[in-house]
Amino acid sequence: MKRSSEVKSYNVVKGFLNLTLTDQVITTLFDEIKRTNNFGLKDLDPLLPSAMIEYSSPNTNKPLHLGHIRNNLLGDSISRIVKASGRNVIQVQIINDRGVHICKSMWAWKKFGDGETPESSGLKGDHLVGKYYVLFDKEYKRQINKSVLNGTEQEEAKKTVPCILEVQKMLLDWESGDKEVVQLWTKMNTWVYSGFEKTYERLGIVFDKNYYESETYILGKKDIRQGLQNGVFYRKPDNSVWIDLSAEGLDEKIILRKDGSSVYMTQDIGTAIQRFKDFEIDSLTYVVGNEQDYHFRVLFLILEKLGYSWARKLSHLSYGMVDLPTGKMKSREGKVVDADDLMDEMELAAKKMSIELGKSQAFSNSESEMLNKALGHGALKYFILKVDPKKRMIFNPEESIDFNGNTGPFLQYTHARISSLINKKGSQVDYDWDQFELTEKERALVILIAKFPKNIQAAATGLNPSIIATYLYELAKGFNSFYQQHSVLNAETASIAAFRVDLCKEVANVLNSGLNILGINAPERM
RNA sequence: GGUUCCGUAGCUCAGCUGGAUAGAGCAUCUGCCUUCUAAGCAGACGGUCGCGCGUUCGAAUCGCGCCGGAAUCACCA
Repeated sequence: MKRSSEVKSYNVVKGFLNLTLTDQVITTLFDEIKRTNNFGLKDLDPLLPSAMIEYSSPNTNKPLHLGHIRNNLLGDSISRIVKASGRNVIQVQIINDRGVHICKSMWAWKKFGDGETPESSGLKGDHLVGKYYVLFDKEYKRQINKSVLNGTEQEEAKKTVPCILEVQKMLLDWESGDKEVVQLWTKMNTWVYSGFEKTYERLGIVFDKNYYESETYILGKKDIRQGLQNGVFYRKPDNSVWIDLSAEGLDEKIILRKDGSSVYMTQDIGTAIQRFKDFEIDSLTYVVGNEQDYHFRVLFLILEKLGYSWARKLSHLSYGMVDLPTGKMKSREGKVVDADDLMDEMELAAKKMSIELGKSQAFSNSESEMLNKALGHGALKYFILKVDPKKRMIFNPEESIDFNGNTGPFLQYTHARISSLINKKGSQVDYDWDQFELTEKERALVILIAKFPKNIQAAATGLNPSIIATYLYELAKGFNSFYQQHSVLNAETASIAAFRVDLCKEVANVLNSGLNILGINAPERM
């Protein structure tokens, strides 16, 4: 063992054999890192099939809230992770623009709106429509209470109160193409889309294709018919169509109502099949909350039974809800952390912080504004993404999101310090590995950098951006510890200085790439 | 009731393909800015890893049983 060229020394502690690698192993590793462009990121491989990722999938009756932010950030980040592993990614959302929920907003707008528009009110379109959704709920509750006072049972009242009946009529009118209803529906949806667009833009989120439920809800019926012929499904005496999954440990599930109309599952079957026709993809990942775990288990099983070879390549990135200390967020009751408000607050917090630290004078107004965005959003995104997606999060609006410690701005700060250091360096000399020995911290850093690709791989297969977040934090910690102890530009010799500059560069590269994968900007100065 | 997920320091979280004295951040306390950005670094304090049994040389990690929390088991989406 002593003769091995890779082991410098060893010792034995409590039955553990500890080997210390020779500098040569480390320097070889570092040479390779240096040689590789965009270390850790694979170039797009045109031979690999594309991956489709569905996320966001909002309803068009209310603005986005913190729960949507988690969904969007996970979807966006996992898309970037899969891209970094060399595959083309097609990002899609399905917009739930059809159904009673939007009719509720429409009904309330007709009743109370008095022609209000985003222009006349100065409200962002999605917020305006959301306002009427809340108004509907108030009126609905008022009518239920009134009905109960008149002696109707609560459950009965919920179904028979005038406003809900009118809403249901609206949905039927919409389905039959009633001109006036469709016009209103189009108008209000357009408001919502323009609002969503702004929020997505702020979040830095893009889609390659939008699917609209108003178009996809008719899909699937044809496939059900085929499944009936193949014996995958069966028909009950009342004419409804079912699948029996009891052999798989699940229940029977309805696929078509007795009147032949679709349920959620029907259109999801049809939409999945449609997507594999629309694009040359070999996998499809749904970013949807864990409340739908059961639904996706059933969906994937059905598609497999229908004989689609790609059914095994479907996956569900199931994430936990974001709840408030008081419980679930409820748009209807206005108990939500609004996405736009939260981003405003984060930008403001970043601004306060930089003024407090006396850093704001160094920047022009427009620079400051960009920085506040980068840092505020960085804090928010990292806060969300560092947590294992599976876990339920409780967000307390009273406690602001941190900018110190294990946070986005800490990683951004580390990157900015390195960037400014590199900008200060003079001419660089060549160095030879035999001119100096590596220190403990330097060795540790090289090893940390080298772990980047494996972490990307793990994050991609596990559909888990938090792996990247945790890794970047360790790297930044490792760097700061090194940086505190070692002089870079004024190192003992010019060779050492040159090596350390290179080392810093590689750390900055990985931080930059890694933050990028999380959708976070890495400014050069802050 | 069935199924799935979660339970680690006061709080927020890593660690979970079994391995050394269980790690970070926040909060509290102590040091470090006349040299590369102190949004940083070094340190102190703080833990029956929900409880019990089992498998194993060895369990936060695997299995079983409890307890606590969440979700789901809709002809809602």
